[in-house]
Amino acid sequence: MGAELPAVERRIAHLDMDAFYASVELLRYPQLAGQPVVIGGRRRAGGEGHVREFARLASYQGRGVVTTATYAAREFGVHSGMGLMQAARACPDAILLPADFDEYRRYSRLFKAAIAAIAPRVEDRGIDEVYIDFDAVAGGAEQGGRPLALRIQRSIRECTGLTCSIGVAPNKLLAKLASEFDKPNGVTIIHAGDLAARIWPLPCRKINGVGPKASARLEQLGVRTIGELARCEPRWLIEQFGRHHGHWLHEVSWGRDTRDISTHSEPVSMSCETTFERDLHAVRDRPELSAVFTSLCERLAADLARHGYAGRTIGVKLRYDNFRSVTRAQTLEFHTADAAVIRRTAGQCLKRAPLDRRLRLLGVRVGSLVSAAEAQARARSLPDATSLDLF
DNA sequence: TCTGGGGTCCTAGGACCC
DNA sequence: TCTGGGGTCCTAGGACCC
Repeated sequence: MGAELPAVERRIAHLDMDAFYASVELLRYPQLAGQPVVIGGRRRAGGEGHVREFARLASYQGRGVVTTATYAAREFGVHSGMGLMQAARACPDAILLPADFDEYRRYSRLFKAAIAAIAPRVEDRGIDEVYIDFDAVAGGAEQGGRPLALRIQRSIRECTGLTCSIGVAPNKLLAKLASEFDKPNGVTIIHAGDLAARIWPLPCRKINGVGPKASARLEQLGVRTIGELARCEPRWLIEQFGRHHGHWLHEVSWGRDTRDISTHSEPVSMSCETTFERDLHAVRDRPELSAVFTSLCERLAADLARHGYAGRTIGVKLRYDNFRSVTRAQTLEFHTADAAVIRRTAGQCLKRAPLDRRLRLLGVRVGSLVSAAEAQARARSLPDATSLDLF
C-alpha cells in the first residue's frame, strides 16, 4: 500500500510519411500531381535522367508488384502488394514509374534529420516511419502532444516538401493506430480513455501484428472488431491461438503495450534474392541459374562488407513455380563475408533442396551476424589457421 | 495474370551435453 | 534393461511488417 504517484500518461508518437515513394516522385515530376501514378516494377536500368514520355500502366508486362500508388490511383482500387498486371486492369491509364530507392533513401535521411533536430529519442521503423518519444522533448506532452506534432510536421515540410501523418498516444500500439486516423497530413491525439470510442470499433486487422492469417481466423471465430476481441475470455484466446499469441491478443485489445522506444538496433541477417523473368529449371537452365547464384553471393558479400558485418549461418531460399518456398541453411565454425565461402556453402545447401520443379526465385542469406571487427577477433582466436585466410 | 525484396520474430523438433 | 530433466544450438517453416 505504498503511496502511488499520480499516473502520468506516456506520450509516444508514430509518424508515417504520406504515400512516401509516390510523393517523392511528385517532387520530381510535379506535372503528375493529382494523376493516378503507380510505383513498381524492376529497377531503373541505369540513369535515364529525364523521362519525356511516361509509360502507361497498361503497357506493363512482367512479374512486378505495386510498391505504392498515389491517392488518385488508390481510388481505382490499386494498392501496394498488388500485381502490376492486375493493377493495369484496374487502372490502365495510370502512369507507371520504376522505383528509385536511392532517391527514397535520400529523402528518408532528410526527414529523419528534421525530426532528430527536434526530438532526441527516435526509433527507426523502416524507410518511411518512426516512433518518437515525446516525453523526451521539453513540453512535448502539452495538449496531449499536438503542438509538438504540428511543429514536426512543419519542419519536415520545410526540409523536404513532403507531408506526414502523426498519431500521439500512451504507447506505440495506439500511436500506430492513431497515425492512420487522419491521413494525409493529419495529427491525431489519443488518450487511454479513448479506447472504447476510437479503438474498439476498428477491425482486428488494423492491429500491427495481426496479419491476413490471424484476422481470417478471428473472423471465422466471429471476432471482427478490436472491441469484440476485448470481450473474449483470455483463456479461450489462449486455447485458440496458443499461450504467447493468445495472451498478446488480449493485451492489445485492451490497448496495453509496454514496449519502449528502441533508439538502436543491430542487423541479425542480410540477404539477396531475385525473381526470374521466367521460371528456370535446375538442369535445363543450369548455366543461367549458376550465374545468377554467383552474382547474388557477390552482391551479398559486397553488402556485408559495405555495412561492416560477417555471419556464420549461410542459407538459400527457393521458390518454385507453384509459389511454394523452401529454405536450407548451414552454420559454419567461423564468421565470413567472403563471396567464395558464401557461394560454396550456399551451393551445398542448394544440393539438399528438391530441384525437380522449375524455380521462380532464388535467394541467399547470411545470418548470425557480428561486426567485421568482432569476426576478425574471433578468427584470430580460432585454432584452425585456415580461417585466417578469409581476412 | 496471379503474387517483389528486404527484414524480424516465433515455434517445433532433433542433436547433444550434463 | 529401463528411465529422467534441463539447457543450448541448429534447422525449417511460417506469420508478419515496411
